[in-house]
Amino acid sequence: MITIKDIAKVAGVSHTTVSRALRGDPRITSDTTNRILQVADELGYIPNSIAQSLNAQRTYTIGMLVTSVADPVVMDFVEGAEDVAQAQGYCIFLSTSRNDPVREFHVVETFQRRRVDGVMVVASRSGDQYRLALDRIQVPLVLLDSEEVHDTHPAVNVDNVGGAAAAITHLLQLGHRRIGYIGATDRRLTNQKRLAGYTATLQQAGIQVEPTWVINPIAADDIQRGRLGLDHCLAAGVTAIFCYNDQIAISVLNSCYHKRIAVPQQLSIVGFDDIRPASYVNPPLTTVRQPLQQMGRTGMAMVLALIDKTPVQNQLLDCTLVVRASTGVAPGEPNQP
Amino acid sequence: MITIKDIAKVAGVSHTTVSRALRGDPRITSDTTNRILQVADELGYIPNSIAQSLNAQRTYTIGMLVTSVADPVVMDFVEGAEDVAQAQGYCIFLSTSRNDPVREFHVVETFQRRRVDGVMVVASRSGDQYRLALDRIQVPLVLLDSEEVHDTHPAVNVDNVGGAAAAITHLLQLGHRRIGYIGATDRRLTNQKRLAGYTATLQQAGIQVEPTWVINPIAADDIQRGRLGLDHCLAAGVTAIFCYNDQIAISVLNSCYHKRIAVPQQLSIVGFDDIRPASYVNPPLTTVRQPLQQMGRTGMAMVLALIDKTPVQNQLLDCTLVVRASTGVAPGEPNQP
DNA sequence: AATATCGATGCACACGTGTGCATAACTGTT
DNA sequence: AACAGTTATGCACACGTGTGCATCGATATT
Repeated sequence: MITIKDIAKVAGVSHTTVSRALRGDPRITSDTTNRILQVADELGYIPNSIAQSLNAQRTYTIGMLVTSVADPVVMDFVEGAEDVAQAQGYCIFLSTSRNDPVREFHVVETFQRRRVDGVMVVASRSGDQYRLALDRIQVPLVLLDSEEVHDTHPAVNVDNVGGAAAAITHLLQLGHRRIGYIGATDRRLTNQKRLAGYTATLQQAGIQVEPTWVINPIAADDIQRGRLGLDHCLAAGVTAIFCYNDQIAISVLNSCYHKRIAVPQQLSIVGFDDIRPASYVNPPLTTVRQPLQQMGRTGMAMVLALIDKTPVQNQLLDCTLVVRASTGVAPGEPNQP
Repeated sequence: MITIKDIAKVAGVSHTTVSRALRGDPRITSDTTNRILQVADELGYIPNSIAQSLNAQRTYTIGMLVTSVADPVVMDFVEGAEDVAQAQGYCIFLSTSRNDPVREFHVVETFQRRRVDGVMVVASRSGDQYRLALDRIQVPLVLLDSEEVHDTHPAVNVDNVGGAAAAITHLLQLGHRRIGYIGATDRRLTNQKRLAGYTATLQQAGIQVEPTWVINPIAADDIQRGRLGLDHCLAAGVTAIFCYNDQIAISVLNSCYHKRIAVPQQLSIVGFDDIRPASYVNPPLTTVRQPLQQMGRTGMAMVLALIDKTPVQNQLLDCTLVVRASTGVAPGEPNQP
């Protein structure tokens, strides 16, 4: 590997002069600078960022900790975040935790060793013991779509309560009065908020939520949750179901297909997230869209701002309801909502 | 930040001794070692990987260049690759190119500056001008699911010809004789291979492919390709369609829904990839499964092997046909295939 | 002509860690 | 007691880059 010392030797100057010439220091004659640039080019010089980092105490690197890349929500976060980072000359270390607290701890440790300039934690579901590790971190850290247990780090979240309210309002307008909710237990706080939006909106409309309408299935994955949840809701006699996320909603949709339940004629279904597949299942899913890439961009912008000592505020982004074909007027209602 | 010199000062030894103690050098008394370890712990010492990298001329970092993270195929590659890398103590730099040659060039340059130990290029569709940049790279580089223009780097690919053959064989067994192919122009070589498998298998069965059965729609995305392709194939009077990938197949599926074409009763559809949504569209898609995560793991294992000077061979992984509900007996055939 | 001024470049150190070789102290032998 | 042999530790340099300060030469000024 060519170093500035090699260039210096060839150009007959000191490595100091080479360093300055390469950075365009006006103290070096343009003659000398041009000669050095030419030599550098001929030798195929590639600056060593490692050495620069060591010297500058700055790596232009961001650590990004995700539970899994193979998650349609996470991948949009990453895409947005990487976009902003790359544009500002930063690289991102991507590491997965698979929801294993030990592994999360280990990744955070690695990020610190590698002296990242900042960290972004995505969709963490970890408990308190791990959060303590995050609190000790010595660089800017932003939480993205994570459970804010201690509220000790800047965070980007969506308005889960408002999103749920929009979904329920839509169903109410279609004439539904018995509406179910299928939750997920692995995202406790987020689940609570969406449930809260659901409950509050129904109560505002003068409808008392019956306990049987709500279920948080104990299951390994969203496919299971959808199946169990649908059975439960059907038994409770609802005409519409609001699901914690799109994966569950899609599972419900498929179960309906096999049970020969017509969607939306017999049952309306609403999801949350607006992941890509939501638009091409059959029927296309009505859902609450999170601005996923936008969240990634915002989160990364916050990290970069913090690195530059610019203060930031917690962000609560709005969701928008996307009406597709999985919702319709309630059975027995006049056709026009 | 605490350094080994700080520890040395507190423990009353030289930084050399601290360095050795931390690495468990037997030359240091266990008494001294223990004392140093304790001091390090009390001070909250975190080793500086940057300095270690500079000294050792090794970063334990892999650069991963992808077109986009928000691609269901790519994200599984990344997941598999990251898994292997993390287990071996490597971190990965993830960068996107968005199919922009300039950006790809820039990312490769950045990887070199940062002195990554190896590079993995995923699903590259770049032309020759960029490939030249790759050829100049000075570290191990493995191509994953990329077009092998020059065959100058080790590569991991799937048996596209065999996969296509499996799909067509399946359709032939179901009694189909007029089978269409909808291709994609943005992956020229891969497209050629799948088309070759399609053509060869039909010819082996004594069927001459009519030119109207095959179409490579000129379109911006796979949704468009599916729509255009379906119209073309219907006009050609086929009873089954083999699609370049699942995204196109799903688009075809949706178009069929809107055109009230019954799948698989009137038209059978086969995709390629087996991305996650393939299993929960309606009807679930028959497709050729690529071992995506496995490919990511294999590719990363190859990179790591090359770093350790272990020679590797190109890998051609097998696909498996996954029969779901989007394929059925050809119209007019007896029910039992 | 001596001095002040300015411009171009180099010396030496810093960043944090690892290592070959030297040094110091200590033990055992004759 | 002097020497060889062993053991524990430190010195000094390397990795590649950046920078404060010193130096050197040339030009301008009095």
